[in-house]
Amino acid sequence: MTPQVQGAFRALADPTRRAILMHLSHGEMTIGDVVGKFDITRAAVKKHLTILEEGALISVEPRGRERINRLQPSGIRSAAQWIGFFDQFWDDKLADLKSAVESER
Amino acid sequence: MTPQVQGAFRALADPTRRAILMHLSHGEMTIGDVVGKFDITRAAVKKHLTILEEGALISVEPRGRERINRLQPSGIRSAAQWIGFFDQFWDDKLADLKSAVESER
DNA sequence: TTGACATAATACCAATTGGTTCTATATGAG
DNA sequence: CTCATATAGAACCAATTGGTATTATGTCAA
Repeated sequence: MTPQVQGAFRALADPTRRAILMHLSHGEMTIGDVVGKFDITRAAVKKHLTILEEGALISVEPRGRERINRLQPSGIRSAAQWIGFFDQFWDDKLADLKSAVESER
Repeated sequence: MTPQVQGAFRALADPTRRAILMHLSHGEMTIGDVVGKFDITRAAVKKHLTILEEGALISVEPRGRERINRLQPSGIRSAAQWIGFFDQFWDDKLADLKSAVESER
């Protein structure tokens, strides 16, 4: 499970890859489609897509001579879950603070 | 705002830094304290803490000759917010699917 | 079958990264 | 004051990264 988290956070660290995810949220795209959105070469886009796939942030389905890239929940979910631990932490801290203030009155 | 997101995700991409955050969730620590938890040099730990600070994931307060490192909500919050966009996306997709199924009956 | 096109794979490059060691600087304790 | 200690900073190194250009490979269409 931890490698899943690592793959997801690694993929999310690059701004171009996060931008690709935003584009994919509007619908599936071929590599060519994605290339059209950025000012970098096909090869560079392909590398980003590979890293996104390794992080389970997207899934890829070859269709004829094209490759359909889509968002996939599991990668983002595992990152969200990791971060969720800290949400809980903040909530607890706030609760502690609240009860401390209240018991002080 | 976007630079905040970038700083946070950049910091979260490294497993050692994520582990430091977990340790800090149990309470504030000096650099020396953090060094004790890992098998790397003080200088390496210091670099990680600097990157965590740049990503607004921790705050640092010099106390005497020590440096107190604590978790800070804002960095994690901005990463959580970015990821939150996709949670909403999945929810929407599920809702679409649900209504599509229902209208088909 | 042949040509055009979408993707894959490789080699290469400069910059960044995670780590090290070594050298300051500043502060608390005797 | 002096010494030990906690942190800061710089120089350096190997590995990784984001990018390029170039060369295959596979598939659709005429």
